Amino acid sequence: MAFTVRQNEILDVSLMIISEEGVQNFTMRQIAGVIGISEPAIYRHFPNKIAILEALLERFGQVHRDLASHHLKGKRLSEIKDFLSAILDNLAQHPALSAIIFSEEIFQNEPSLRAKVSDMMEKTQNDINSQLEALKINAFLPTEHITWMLLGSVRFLVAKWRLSNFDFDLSHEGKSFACNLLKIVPCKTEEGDEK
Amino acid sequence: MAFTVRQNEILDVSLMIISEEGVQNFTMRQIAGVIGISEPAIYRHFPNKIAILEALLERFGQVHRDLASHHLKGKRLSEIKDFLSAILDNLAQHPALSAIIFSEEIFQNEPSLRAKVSDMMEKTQNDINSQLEALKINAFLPTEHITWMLLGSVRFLVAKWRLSNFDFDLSHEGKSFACNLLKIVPCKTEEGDEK
Amino acid sequence: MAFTVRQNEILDVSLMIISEEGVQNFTMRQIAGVIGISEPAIYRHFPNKIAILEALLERFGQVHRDLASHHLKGKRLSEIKDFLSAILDNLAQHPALSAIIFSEEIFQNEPSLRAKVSDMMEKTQNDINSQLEALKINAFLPTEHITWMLLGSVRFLVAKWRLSNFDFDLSHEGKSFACNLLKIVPCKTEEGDEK
Amino acid sequence: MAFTVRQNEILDVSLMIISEEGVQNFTMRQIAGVIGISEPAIYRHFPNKIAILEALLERFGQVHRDLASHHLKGKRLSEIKDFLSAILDNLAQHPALSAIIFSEEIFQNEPSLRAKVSDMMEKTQNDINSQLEALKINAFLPTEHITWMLLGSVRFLVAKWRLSNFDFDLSHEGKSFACNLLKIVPCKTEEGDEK
DNA sequence: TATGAATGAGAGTTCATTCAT
DNA sequence: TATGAATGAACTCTCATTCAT
Repeated sequence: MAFTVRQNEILDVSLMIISEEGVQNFTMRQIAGVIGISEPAIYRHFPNKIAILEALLERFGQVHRDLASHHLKGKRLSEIKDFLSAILDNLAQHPALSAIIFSEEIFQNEPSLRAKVSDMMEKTQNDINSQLEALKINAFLPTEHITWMLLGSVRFLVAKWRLSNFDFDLSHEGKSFACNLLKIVPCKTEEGDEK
Repeated sequence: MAFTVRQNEILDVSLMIISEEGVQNFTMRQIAGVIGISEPAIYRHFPNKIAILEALLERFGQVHRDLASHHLKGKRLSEIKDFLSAILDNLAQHPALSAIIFSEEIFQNEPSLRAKVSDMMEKTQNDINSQLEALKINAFLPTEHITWMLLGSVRFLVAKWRLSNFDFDLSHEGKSFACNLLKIVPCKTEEGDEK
Repeated sequence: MAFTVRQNEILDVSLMIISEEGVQNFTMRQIAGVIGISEPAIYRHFPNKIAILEALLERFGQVHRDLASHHLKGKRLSEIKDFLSAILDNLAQHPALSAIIFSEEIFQNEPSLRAKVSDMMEKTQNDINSQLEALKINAFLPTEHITWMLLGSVRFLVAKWRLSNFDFDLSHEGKSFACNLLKIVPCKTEEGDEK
Repeated sequence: MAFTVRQNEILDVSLMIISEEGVQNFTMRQIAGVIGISEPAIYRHFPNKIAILEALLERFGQVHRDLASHHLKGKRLSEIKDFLSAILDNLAQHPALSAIIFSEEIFQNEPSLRAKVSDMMEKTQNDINSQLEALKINAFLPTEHITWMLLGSVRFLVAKWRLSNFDFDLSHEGKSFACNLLKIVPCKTEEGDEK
């Protein structure tokens, strides 16, 4: 939970490697080389390679949970927009993190990682879903469909950003996109939202 | 373009392996083992491993192109719904294919593959975008945002399906989802669509 | 002994490959590729790879024998000079052959090839040695030493030529070199030579 | 430059293998087998196979440079004889080294190795050439021709020795040969030499 | 005479991990 | 806390050769 300085260093470097070279090139040798220690030294800080990935997901999940609890108060539709914008802001500041947001596919084959990833994804869906339910805005389609639409859209934007080698302003583009997405969310009544 | 029987067999097996064990475990040894030939035998049919992945993308891209040209005639909004449904139907029938739809991230580090994947993604976006433009439906947000929303949503559904071990009916769920998505697409006038 | 058209074609191509890419890259695949036939087809003309190399040495040895019997009549010292010049002329016209002149080292580990190579080398030495003996010119050093000096010098020149990527005129340079070499051959009396 | 104990062990074994089995059979497996370690272990000491060959040439080149600087003082013709004798003595004591002296041909296709070999060869030629020039002995033929003759002769003797399976006394035979070679070097005046 | 398909053996190399120090 | 040395397993890929057609 609380990582040591060296552990955080290892996690940072790992993230960078995954982001820049892909999971396929994320090796103990790479980590050791970038940090400037020997490979066995890493095993003093993490029991094995999977533990590093787990910790990476753990740390990333914490950020997500913090953003959710900070933005989603359940009072306004616009809070979702702010939440999504905040997520994109965070990614824009730490592009390496965007390698993780697609971790479902990447880590799919390691059961322990897969569980962690599933939990994170579920959690975020539930957060947004609850907010939408609380606002009673789902007029003629299941609330979940709106949630999927919102999260899927954001993820798609991030995917495009990565494929483009981060060459557009994710934060700016994301804000406009999130805003427009929320506009097309069908509302029974908008009394919950700012008018 | 036109693959031999053995080539198609190799591609099918490759797809299955990637789908079930992930790209990380997609090895020549696996392919050979499943087919029941020796590893070197594979090299009679494909010059190397990357060529297999390229062929896989090629074959997948062809299906996508066919679906697009079959459904997107540019006359109705509902054609997009049918196109998305068709894509999901196809995936439901060949679950292994869903491993490929996320290949942007997976193959990101092999330049030749990356290019192929980018092209495919771009192509699909353009197809949908053109259709939307033709229908002049973008009222108060860029057409692209709608395109991203549609594709992102569908991809998200597929991601969920994969994470759930394919344990819901993607075809059925997808039809309902696509239908609802199209309903919230903001239209200036709907004369182009069925009334 | 008498090679078919296809066999000679295979030998020519083999020589070219060895010369241009080295023995390490001299493979059945290469031969087949250059000629434009399949690999198994080669086995219709030679029982195996070593047989090709043996034939190569055989063909090369024949040329040497012919040059020797044509030039070395045993009457004059200058005949040796002409013989050496002729060898270098032949190499200058068929640079690929120069890959073979060093075959002692290259083929050393295949006993059957090694024997063939030893024989060839011995034969040439004997030819020159006999000629020198016949002329009774070895004043104060063993005739063999002169022979070694002559052959070693010529081989060294060829080695230099190969290392320089054939960028000097071996024929011209060789003639001058051979001429100078013969001048320093110590002669008791020179009555056997042109005066 | 300064090799570890293990590195030197690997180099010694490599030399032995090349000498006994030829470069074609010089494999990582062979090295590992002879030393009694695993193949991957070798990679802790050399980054790859080529690096081993480079180190081999490096070590060999150093010996040559040392011999040259020790013997060639530029004062006497006999110093060249002593230099050549010393080279042959060294080879006689380490027969495996003789595999390297012909490496021009063997390593010709690996550019980095080829460069190293060319340099070595050039260096030795220059050393002898300078010495000859200093002694002003080239009466009626280019100094280079004498140099080529000397080096070519020595190389030829070594080649013969190898082909004969080292079954004559290279050191003894070489001394006599070198002595005779120097005798036939044409001198304008011999004041520079021992009288 | 030629080929397509296949293979056993083996190449160089990388990986996560262990262990004595 | 760190390292140097090592390893078993696995990787992609190449080789000469065989065999049914």
